[in-house]
Amino acid sequence: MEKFVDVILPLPLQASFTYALPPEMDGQVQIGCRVVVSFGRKKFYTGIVRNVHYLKPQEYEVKEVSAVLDEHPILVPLQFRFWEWLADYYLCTQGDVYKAALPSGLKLESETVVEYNPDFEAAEPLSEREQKVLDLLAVEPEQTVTRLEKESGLKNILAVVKSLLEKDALFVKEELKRTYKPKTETRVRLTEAARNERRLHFFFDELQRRAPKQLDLLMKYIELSGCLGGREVREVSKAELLKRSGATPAVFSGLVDKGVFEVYQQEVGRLETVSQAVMSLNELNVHQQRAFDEIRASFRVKNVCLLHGVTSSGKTEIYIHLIDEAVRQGKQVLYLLPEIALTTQITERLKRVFGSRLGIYHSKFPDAERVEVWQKQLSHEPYDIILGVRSSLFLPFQRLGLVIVDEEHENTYKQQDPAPRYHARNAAIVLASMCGAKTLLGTATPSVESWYNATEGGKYALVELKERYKEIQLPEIIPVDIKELQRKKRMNGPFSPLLLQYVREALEQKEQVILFQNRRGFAPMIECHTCGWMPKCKNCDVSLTYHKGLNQLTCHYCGYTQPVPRQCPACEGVDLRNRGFGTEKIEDDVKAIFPEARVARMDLDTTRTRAAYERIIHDFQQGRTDILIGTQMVSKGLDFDHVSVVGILNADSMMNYPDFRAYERAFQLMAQVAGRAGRKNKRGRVVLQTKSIDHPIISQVMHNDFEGMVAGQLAERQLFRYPPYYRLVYVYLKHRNEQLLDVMAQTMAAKLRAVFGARVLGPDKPPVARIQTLFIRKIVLKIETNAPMARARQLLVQVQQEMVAEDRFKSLIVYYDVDPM
DNA sequence: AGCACGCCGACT
DNA sequence: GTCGGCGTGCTC
Repeated sequence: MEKFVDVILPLPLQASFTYALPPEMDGQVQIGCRVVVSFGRKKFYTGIVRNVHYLKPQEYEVKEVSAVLDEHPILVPLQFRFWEWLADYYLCTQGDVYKAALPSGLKLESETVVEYNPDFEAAEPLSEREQKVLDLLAVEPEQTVTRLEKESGLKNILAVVKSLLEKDALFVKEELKRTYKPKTETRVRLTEAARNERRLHFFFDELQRRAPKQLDLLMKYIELSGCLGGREVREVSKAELLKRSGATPAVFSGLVDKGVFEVYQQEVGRLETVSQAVMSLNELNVHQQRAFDEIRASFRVKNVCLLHGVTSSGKTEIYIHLIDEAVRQGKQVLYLLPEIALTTQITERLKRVFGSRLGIYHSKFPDAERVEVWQKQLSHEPYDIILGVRSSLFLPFQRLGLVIVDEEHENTYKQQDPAPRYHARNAAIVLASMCGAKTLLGTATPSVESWYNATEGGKYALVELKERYKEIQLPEIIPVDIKELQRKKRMNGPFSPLLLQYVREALEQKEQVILFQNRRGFAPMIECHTCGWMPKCKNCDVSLTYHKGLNQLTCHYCGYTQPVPRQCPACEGVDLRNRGFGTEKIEDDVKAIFPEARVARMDLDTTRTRAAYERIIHDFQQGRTDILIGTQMVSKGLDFDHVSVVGILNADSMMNYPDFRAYERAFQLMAQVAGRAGRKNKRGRVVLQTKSIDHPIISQVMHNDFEGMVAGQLAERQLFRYPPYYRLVYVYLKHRNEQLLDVMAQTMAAKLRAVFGARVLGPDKPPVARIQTLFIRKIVLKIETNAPMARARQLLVQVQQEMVAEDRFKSLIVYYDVDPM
């Protein structure tokens, strides 16, 4: 009977598409395999088989699958459930999820390679265009479709390729096999004969007299492989042996000819494998041990546990013990880190403990390596532990037992722009529960949401670790009122006299300094230079952003706008200016004040490449830098030993960020940055410069009063209807005609109000109100967290459909951001 | 998304 | 009279 497959395509389309399976492909295809299909008149895509069945669609003609790319599924069944949940919850299509999930090496589109069929004989005359393509393929039998398009100069190339495919003149090449030719290397070992110790001693004597260089080489091999120690023999590559011994290939072949060495080929991964002796675990101190025990106990009753551990309390060590335990039970572990924190410090530590059982999945690695990790996860011996960024959630896991989300509060876990706009921490919890696994969230400064879930909400268990490792004292935090100093003209650029004094002292004592400035470049806000006043929105209690072009102030939230005032309403000063010093400017100032100091800057500009990023960290760690100036980057996952002074140059820039999370984030950032200060025997000092010295957050940071901060925030969030009490959904509307868009946005908001009532805010102009030719409007939905979300989603989609059903609103583009950041 | 089809303005 | 603008609808 004729078989059909339903295919997910990498497109933002709701439906899956059905293709017929040609008889010769029957039996090869399973759910989760990739297939190449023609879609529309021109395009070929790699699709994922979602379903195999015998139901011939009646309403339309089906096309045939062009090629099957996998013998075995590249997705495990559970992943489809995960994809479905993600698409459903974050209101996007499965195609969107597919695009985010697979490394690009696994989803080539018109990069699909076609191959010339040498046995092809034309039954009928070919068109000129077809002949041209065949001529090109005769010269080079395998080419990508895009390449053919370029070379031929033909416009509608895929149609030609398609008709040639139908005539069997071409094949679609199985991309998988071409790309993943495993890498091999030449390795050396002793021959069977030489492995006999008596024979080996005979060779020693022989070589000592006649070939000392060969003897040296042999000794080096024995050292590297450890083959005489009675321990396990380490495999040695020829390249490594020659490099380490300094011997020439001629000396090497001498030993091969004498029957001492033999060479063999070994498959190696592109990812470097660590085969050195694996280090044993560090013992946990008494506090860590208590936390460890509490976490394990909590997993018996809850699926998620929040570990709140102050900076330098040794959370990583606890993770390592939990990972070790899970692995011993035959489970897999996923260790998630925010992009920026995936530094060598943590990867090296884990590599030393877990060696080749650890796989790393990082977007800065070449795609081939990501594909290789993927394939390995499908194999019979997958990595036990994956250390990765948010996209590693999509890797196939066969027996996931534990997920660790480190730096749980980091907002980079939320994917911003292309859909799926998912939150990796929350998605991780869902994935884990689908797998029957546990999730550990770790951080020094929990997000308000997670804290709520671990306390009032009761969803998570809470484990606290308040003691710092090795009894390093928490730093002394000294607030400095720069508003007052500015008035008295005692500021030296962005620095207060106190900060300069401390920096000078640190430099004299050969200690290091970190200067933290929230954002690079100009911040789009204005402030009164005299009193520090910043314009705020009447409705939303957030600072207004400054739009230079329009000379207007806008609210990020409700879209409220007002012109830039000429005079400060607080002090009547007229010196209103763009707020903020960029890190570059600070670097210049520091160099002018401390010409003898070695200064480095760490921000987006100076860390474009992974290497540059690591070099800055390494130099600082090695003491080759005295003063490090940086943005949030300096606060992430780094441990430095010789920092005695940290300067927070302008706390206000964080507090006034136009966002309901600004307060929370400011606290997190300041706490994290402050945590960088402190050495084994000396208490670190943090100079906290601010214009709002009386703001409660300053005292909360000073006293490390996390709970005070959260309590205040929770009260405010409840009052103003924000997470964790309410779930936010942003509805974005796009259209090229602004007037029409406004009408559509009003109409849609009205329709939504009919269903959701006062939970609907807007429509408003978002801060970026136009992208290219499209204008944008935003409607905000605030839904009680305990309301049935499935129903809300259903209603949303229904309203969207009603809208598009009206013919004047046909071309409206709608997309969603669920749980926005 | 991406592409073809189709209906209105400035050009050989 | 055509070339080409982008609005609209479809893709298994």
